[in-house]
Amino acid sequence: MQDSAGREMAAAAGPCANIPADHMAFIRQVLDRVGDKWSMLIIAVLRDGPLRYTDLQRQIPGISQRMLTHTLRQLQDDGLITRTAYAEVPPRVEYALAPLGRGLHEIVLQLIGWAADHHDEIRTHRARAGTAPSSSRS
Amino acid sequence: MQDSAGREMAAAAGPCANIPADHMAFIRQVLDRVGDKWSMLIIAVLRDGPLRYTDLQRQIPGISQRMLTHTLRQLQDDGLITRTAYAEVPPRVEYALAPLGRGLHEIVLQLIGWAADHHDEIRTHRARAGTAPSSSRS
DNA sequence: CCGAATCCCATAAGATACTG
DNA sequence: CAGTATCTTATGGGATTCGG
Repeated sequence: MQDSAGREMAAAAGPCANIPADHMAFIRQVLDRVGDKWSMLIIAVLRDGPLRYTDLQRQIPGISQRMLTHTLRQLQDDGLITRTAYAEVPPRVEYALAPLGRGLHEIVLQLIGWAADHHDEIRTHRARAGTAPSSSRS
Repeated sequence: MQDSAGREMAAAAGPCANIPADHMAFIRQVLDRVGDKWSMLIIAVLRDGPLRYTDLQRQIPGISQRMLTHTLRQLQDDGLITRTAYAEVPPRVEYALAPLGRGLHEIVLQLIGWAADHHDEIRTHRARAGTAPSSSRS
């Protein structure tokens, strides 16, 4: 690994080591889908069981109907959640985690755990970045 | 699954059971930050060691300079990565995972692993959703 | 030359009034 | 109750340009 162009090699040889170029494509696809602002939150919130549209809206403060509907539809299309509509007089629609979504859910939980453990560190760093003009930032 | 997540797991009684409202706030903040289109990808790609600006651009096909710079700066401000600029004749800037980012990196790896394991299932579902006009969609 | 900022446009997200 | 329509705003991407 230490030849003349050692530094370049690090990037080019063992390169992308665990992330082969052909995997890059669907990693991006999956990350684009589940890694957006709301998908993970919806998946996290669905862990206790099926929820109705309004319940989701209540439990995820700040989401708009537009985004709720949109994200639910995407997750449904991807097979991560299921949608069950009951043709009753007061219309009732329940969303639940599909088996596929349950696997992702565990990872989301870890992410949330990580967020819980480190959010104050992040906040500290973020604050310092704003108040520390000493470094290389204009 | 670690205790960090386990803490949330424990209670499942009422509404918002495992995700107390006060936690919701920073969960959203962290998810907003790392859950965008590129942050995770950058973190994933940095696992092999420091990378230069152009290397990142090469290893993350599709990212624009604008977004690369922007996302790098955010990650840097949050203390997830470090930026080292060498005032050399051919300018060289290296980005590396900071300790904080390394923790997140492991979770990102799991997400990528999950993506690798299930991307074809997702694709199947996605395709079916597109070709199955029979169900409850408009 | 490499790293990054700026301008301009396309698209996605947000708010909310409205409908089946 | 669940979701759509529509308007506005924020964000992302491409090309170009500046700076070291």
